Amino acid sequence: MTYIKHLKDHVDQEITLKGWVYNYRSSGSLVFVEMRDGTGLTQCVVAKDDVSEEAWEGATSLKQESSLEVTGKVKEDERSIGGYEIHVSDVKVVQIAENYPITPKEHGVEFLMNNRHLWLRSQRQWAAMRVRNEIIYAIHNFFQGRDFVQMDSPIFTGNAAEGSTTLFETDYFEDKAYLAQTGQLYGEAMAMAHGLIYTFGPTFRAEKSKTRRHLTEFWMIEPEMAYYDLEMNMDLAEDMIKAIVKAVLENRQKELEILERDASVLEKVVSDSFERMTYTEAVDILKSDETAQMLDDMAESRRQEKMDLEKEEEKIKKERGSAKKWRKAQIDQRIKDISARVDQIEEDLRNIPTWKESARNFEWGNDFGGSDETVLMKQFDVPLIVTHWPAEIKAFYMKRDETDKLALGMDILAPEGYGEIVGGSQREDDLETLKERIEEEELDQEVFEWYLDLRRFGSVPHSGYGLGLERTVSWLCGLSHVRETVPFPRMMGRLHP
RNA sequence: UCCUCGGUAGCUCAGUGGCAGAGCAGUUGACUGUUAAUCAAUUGGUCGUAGGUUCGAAUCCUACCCGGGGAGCCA
Repeated sequence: MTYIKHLKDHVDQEITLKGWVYNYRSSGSLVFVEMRDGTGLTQCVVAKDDVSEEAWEGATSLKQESSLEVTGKVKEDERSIGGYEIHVSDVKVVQIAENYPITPKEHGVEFLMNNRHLWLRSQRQWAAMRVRNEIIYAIHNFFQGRDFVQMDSPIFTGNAAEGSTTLFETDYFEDKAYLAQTGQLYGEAMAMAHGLIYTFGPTFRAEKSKTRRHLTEFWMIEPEMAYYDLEMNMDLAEDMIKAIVKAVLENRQKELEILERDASVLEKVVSDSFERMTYTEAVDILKSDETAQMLDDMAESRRQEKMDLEKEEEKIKKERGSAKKWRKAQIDQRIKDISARVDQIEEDLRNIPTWKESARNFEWGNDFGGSDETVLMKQFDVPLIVTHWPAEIKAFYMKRDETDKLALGMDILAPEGYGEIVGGSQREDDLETLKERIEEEELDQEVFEWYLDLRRFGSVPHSGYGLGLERTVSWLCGLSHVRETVPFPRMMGRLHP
């Protein structure tokens, strides 16, 4: 058995492929089978005269997603997808598929999500999963190469640690258990044993968020490093992100092409230094005249784009009347795209004044809202690291600076509107200070006793962060929604399949 | 929880008070280079659900259900 990925090594040889029908065309005594085998796509050409009667019968009975074995000679051919095609000498049908619901036409999100188990076979989904795999591999490579030990934090936890987010509650032998929203506190314990560790696993949030950036179950990578301060923490995170992007650019070129991802914006992420600024500096940018001007310019260019699109729509609508069938279909598709874009522009135009207001009147001490993040990131094309946050809006375990007002936290915002992909900090390592924080936050000290022990027995400065895997995949693939970055996404209102 | 848009054939949609429609998919047939093949014929309907208004409702009104996008919260 040969895989499609390796066809280039078998030109003019007879090989056997095993896979599925991706698309099917027939033309009298010729049958064209676009075949996929999990490693790629290729076209198989079956000519009636070249095969047995039985094989011909099999070939003509094929339908989309039928499973089959094909034997034939590999030929280079420009006309064929992938540059090679198979001149078939034998076809063995494994199973003739029933009518496959996902046709080569467009479909709505709800339908595709209901058929997620089948949608995974489609090109774009296939490519996204390959990129996800590459990212996972690159992360392990990066940390293992630096002598980090991968360790696992528990998924069942006995208490709702930070208190802020809503957690999933489960019955644990008549006791309450919560699904972990982070493994960080456990990560700190493990770092005190091994120095450098990282966790890689699922986390859960029961927030009723219905946006393109949220899942109820998502994968998080959380390194935790003994004797690391905030600066070292940032350097590590930047190096890690660069290593991930570099690996994807080097090894998943074809997948990025399928996803129509502009690689040049990713190349900049590898070559250029990330932006770094304090929360206070970021607030100054938000409130600046330049930002207000930028938003005005943005509104103006949106209005211009809308006018251009409307002109185009008018023009092709006139053409449609006398157009041939395929052109008509093309026009209909374009009209759909235009109206979707116009809807988006209209929403932007409604939002921009609010964004402007929110940025201009931003008060030091508040957390950034979604629009503030967007406005901020419009000005950068590499990730931005924001540090030194008002302590009140950050978690109790973050160490504070000399002023006691600022938390030594760092958030990394991805460019192109993909939002926060990393959140981290230097941790509070002083026992008494940490006890005070727990009291201030009105948390139950008893459940944190084990955590406080880490400060009683050889406390050291240490830092760590969490990277959201799905948001990273979404960003690198240029996807508009995290639901396409994991095989079976779990989100509000979606538990099946 | 709130704001906003939507639910019509297997799929994507048109239809805004007067006979339930198109393209694709399916089925049957034609075609030796197709690329979402093409061409001809053809099957397919609980118009989200329940009430109401009307001579007449997919269309108007009310409530509810489901989904998309967003806010809050976050990775």
